[in-house]
Amino acid sequence: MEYDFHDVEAKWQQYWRNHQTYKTTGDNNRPKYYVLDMFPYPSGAGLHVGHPLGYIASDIYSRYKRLKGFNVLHPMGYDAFGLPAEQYAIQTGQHPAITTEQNINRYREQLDKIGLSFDWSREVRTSDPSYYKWTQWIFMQLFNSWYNNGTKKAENIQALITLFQRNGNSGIDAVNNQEKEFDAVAWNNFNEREQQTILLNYRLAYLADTMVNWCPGLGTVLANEEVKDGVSERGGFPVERKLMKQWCLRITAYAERLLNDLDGIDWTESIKDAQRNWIGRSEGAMLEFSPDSYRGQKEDWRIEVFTTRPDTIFGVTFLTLAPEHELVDKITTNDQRKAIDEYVNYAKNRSERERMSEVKKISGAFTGAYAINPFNNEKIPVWIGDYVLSGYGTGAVMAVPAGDQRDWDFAKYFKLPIPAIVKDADISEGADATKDGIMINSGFLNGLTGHQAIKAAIKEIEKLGIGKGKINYRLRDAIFSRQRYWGEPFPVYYKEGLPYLVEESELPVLLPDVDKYLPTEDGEPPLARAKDWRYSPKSLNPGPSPSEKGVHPSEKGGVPVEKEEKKASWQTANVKNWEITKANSRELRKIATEAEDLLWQELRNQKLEIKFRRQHVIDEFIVDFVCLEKMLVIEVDGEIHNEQKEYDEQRTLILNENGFNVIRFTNKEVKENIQQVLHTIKVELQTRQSLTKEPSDLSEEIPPLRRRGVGGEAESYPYEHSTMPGWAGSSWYFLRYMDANNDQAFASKEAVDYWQDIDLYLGGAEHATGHLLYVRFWTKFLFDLGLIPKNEPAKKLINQGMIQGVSSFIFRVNGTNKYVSANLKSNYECTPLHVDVSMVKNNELNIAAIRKWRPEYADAEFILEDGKYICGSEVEKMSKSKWNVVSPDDIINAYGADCLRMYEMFLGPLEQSKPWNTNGISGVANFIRKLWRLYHTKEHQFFVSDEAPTPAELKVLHKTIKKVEEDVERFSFNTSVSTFMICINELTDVKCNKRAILEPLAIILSAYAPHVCEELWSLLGHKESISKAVFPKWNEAYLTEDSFEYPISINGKVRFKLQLSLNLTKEEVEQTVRKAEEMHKYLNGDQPKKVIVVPGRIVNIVV
RNA sequence: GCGGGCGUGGCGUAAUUGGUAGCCGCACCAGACUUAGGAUCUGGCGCUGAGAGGCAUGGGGGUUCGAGUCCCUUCGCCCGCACCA
Repeated sequence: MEYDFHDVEAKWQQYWRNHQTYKTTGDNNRPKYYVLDMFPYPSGAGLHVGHPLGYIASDIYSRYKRLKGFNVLHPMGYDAFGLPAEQYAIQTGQHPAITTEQNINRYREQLDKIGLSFDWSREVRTSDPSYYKWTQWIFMQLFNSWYNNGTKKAENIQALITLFQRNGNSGIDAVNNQEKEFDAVAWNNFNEREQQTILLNYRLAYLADTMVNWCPGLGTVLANEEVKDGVSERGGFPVERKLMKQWCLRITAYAERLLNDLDGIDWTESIKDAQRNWIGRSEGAMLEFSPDSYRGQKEDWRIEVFTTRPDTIFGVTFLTLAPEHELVDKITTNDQRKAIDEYVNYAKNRSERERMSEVKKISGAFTGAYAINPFNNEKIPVWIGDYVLSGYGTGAVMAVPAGDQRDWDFAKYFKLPIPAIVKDADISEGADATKDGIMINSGFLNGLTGHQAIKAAIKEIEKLGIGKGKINYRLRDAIFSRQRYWGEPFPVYYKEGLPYLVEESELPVLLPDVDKYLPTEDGEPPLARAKDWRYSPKSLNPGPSPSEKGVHPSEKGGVPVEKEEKKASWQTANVKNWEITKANSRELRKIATEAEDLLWQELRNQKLEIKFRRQHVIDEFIVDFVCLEKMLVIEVDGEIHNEQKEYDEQRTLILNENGFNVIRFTNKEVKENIQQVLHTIKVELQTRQSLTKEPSDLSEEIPPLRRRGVGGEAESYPYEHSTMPGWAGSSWYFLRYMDANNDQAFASKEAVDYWQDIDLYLGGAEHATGHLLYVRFWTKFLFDLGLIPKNEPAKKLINQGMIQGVSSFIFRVNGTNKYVSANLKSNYECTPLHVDVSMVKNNELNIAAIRKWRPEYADAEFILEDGKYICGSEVEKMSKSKWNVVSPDDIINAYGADCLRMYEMFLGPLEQSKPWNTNGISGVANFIRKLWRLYHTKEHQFFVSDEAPTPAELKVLHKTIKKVEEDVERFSFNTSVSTFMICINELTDVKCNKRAILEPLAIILSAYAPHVCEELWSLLGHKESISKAVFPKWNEAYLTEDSFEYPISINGKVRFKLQLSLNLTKEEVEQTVRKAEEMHKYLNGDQPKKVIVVPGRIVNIVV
């Protein structure tokens, strides 16, 4: 029997599964190595041969590293939230979870067949509640953090609140969008609403009115990178700009670090450059223009601009504001009002797409207002124009027509002056943006070069107090909400319009069921359809029923899990709430009623030996007075408390159950009969036993109250109805794999400390400014919180190239049912039509097959050339609609997984894009057959000899080990496949069947062709998987040569060769070559002018 | 416009520090074996030329004893960003 890959591959895949061969454990003395593939979105189309390219490469590398003694983490999972499953749900009503599950199963089946060594026990799915619980948790940390520019890291929002309480917000160097300043007194006087609103301007996750890419076709907003040429990347629907309240993540806080840290990671220059470009750092100055002279006057308005060319200020002849600029309305004069309104309206109604396609179209309007150029005190007009973007810088520019092409175009169009500011610069046909010229007409800057003038100008700007040097970034904060169903719900609810986090113990906030996956009639996201989907804060919720206790929401109906940590997380949540509640209690103290004040005075005057506290926080409640030692609560109620009655009763009940006694008095009782009230209190104090110790101060010491409650509509709050974008889950999944089944944390500290970061990350370059930027952002954030040890996710990144498809076309003669062969098509007017590539071989169409393929071809006429129908062909993206998809399943069925693996590697360099061509695969198939034969007799019996190998055989083996090792280390997988082929050819030539050669050979090849090597390994008598073997070391001794056939070149052209000993010195080689017979022919009796000897390489003779 | 990458036989590619251009494979050609096969084995295969030789790494120029590799210039293709002040 020849090698039967069907049985062998199935057998070993089963073995690996049964023995959990590739399961990774963390506690290991071996050095760690983390190899990660970008996880796929499980689409309905399944895998085509392009998808596994990266997986195969990373698998080879993982297997190689294991053989080299590393503890390798090589996991896989699914980026399972996403639009296609949801679009399918909209069309069919099928829950996206079902679609997703089916697709995942199909993916898994296909992946398994390739023989990839993933540790599936660590699989993650971003759509799984046990996973997105932690995505929500990280969001909560973002919400609870601000960015301190002083320490250059994210810090807890509590620290900021403390600063506000002490000093207000001036002097705090935070990344924020808070405009107004306030002092400590003002802060402490703000009500909660005001405080929370301000805090939102500092939080790293915040809610803001944002200009977004609204896609009506998809009913959602899209990120910039999800929009291509004015239409949505998915689905190709038009996209428009719209102002909407959205969750945003303050990624701009990290702009500088995201930029600088690129230098320390081994990623391709193109990705790093794409990120640098996206972050878009530019150095310049921020300065103000106002209608009056600056020296000491108070202006009515100021226009702030950002410029990278402060040196050109003397050339400023007008200002341009974006049409959306907030000052437009204010500064517009009555004469110009109409023109401005019309223009603003015009600009608003132009879609993104129009703006893109009309890049060079110049438009704008004059506001009627003038500002003063602070450097030369000239009066300059203020215009608006949509070439100025509202989102960048300040949304206003100082226009220097001589130095900036856009300003030049605008000036030319509206006939504004274009004064020269650089000596000898020709600005008649366009601006001169270089900085090398000498400044003229520029006051104190005259005579300087642009470079020098920039520094001088900034100095002057700062001296005048009208601005300062500034670094600006193009990067914008990331919009983090999507009006979609199939994504992570936010752990957020709204109370009086303000967002609050749910308690940590209530995570995950599960995705509710909805009747339809469409927006509601009034344009609310699909989650608004969910019935009774509201948040009831813990204090009003019944405690967990015993049956539910300890059952993870994702495991309902499954096996209950013991959770001791429950209490700990409760306390964390309470501490956070306590801060807020405490703030409230302070407020309440200030607005105390007369009766409360009276009672407070009396309680103090009574000199009771027991301490009372006023407006004190107990868990989430604020009680009027409390004696903690006796656990006695005193409430003073107003006359009208009907609305509050139920709540108060409920509260009393909970407090009672937790050991507090609650006594109530009305305001009237206190005011009219204070003695009676005090008496009642004293009696109560005497009858109650003291606690053994008084809680020293804070209510954290009070254990969380046990709850019961009534629930009810009045005390529940609406959840956030948006969901998170697709990149939320993928921004931290690499961490989850480190400890994928942990339900107490996103990953344990031990796990993150052991695995640290990704050593090798493989994936497509299309994620350059999306996923790869966000994952760096979240990594840095979690690092700031001290939760992980590294501030970059991946040390090394490789982008595998795309495998394109080769589409085949037939040519229909227009208006007929005739199809003409490719080389005859110029004789006809015809239309190319895609045909399924499986019906085409070497461009020849299988006519019988196409007649069966579709009815319209059944009795079509095919116009042949030389008896054949030749198809046209073109390289295109592999896609179902182009009928050019090649499935790995088909290849594996025909040639086996090992063959597919090696062939995909053999196609060319990993990073290069290339078209798939099944034709070449027979070379690799032959290779595997030849390999098998080395270990077998002609009669197909397994046989290896225990004889000692010859030096020639050892040389073949060791040069192969050396070359393969070098190749794998530099990710040159295509060349190592060639090396294996050479090795097998050479061993076949010498009919080598020595165990001493074939055994190590199986090991090094096993990374590439694991199935056949496992089989050979077991035939060689080994009981354990070959993946547990040790990569052989190559030995220089077997490789050294004692002589070398020198190529002898004359004037750089090789003319003949000489076999010479490698022990000869340079001089000896030169002498031998000079004397060589062949030399006469080239010398014509002369002596060579020069002889260059490169030992072991070449000899060059100059004549 | 800016940034990144690429250009080598009929095709996919190789040449790791400047040192024999075309390894390995596909396709093709010739042959062997043979109950003819999409099997296996042997040989050939950059272009040109009968041959010696000449010409060849998109084009042109340069550095060097020697350039696919380094420098300048130019053309073509692919990818990313793009009115970013």
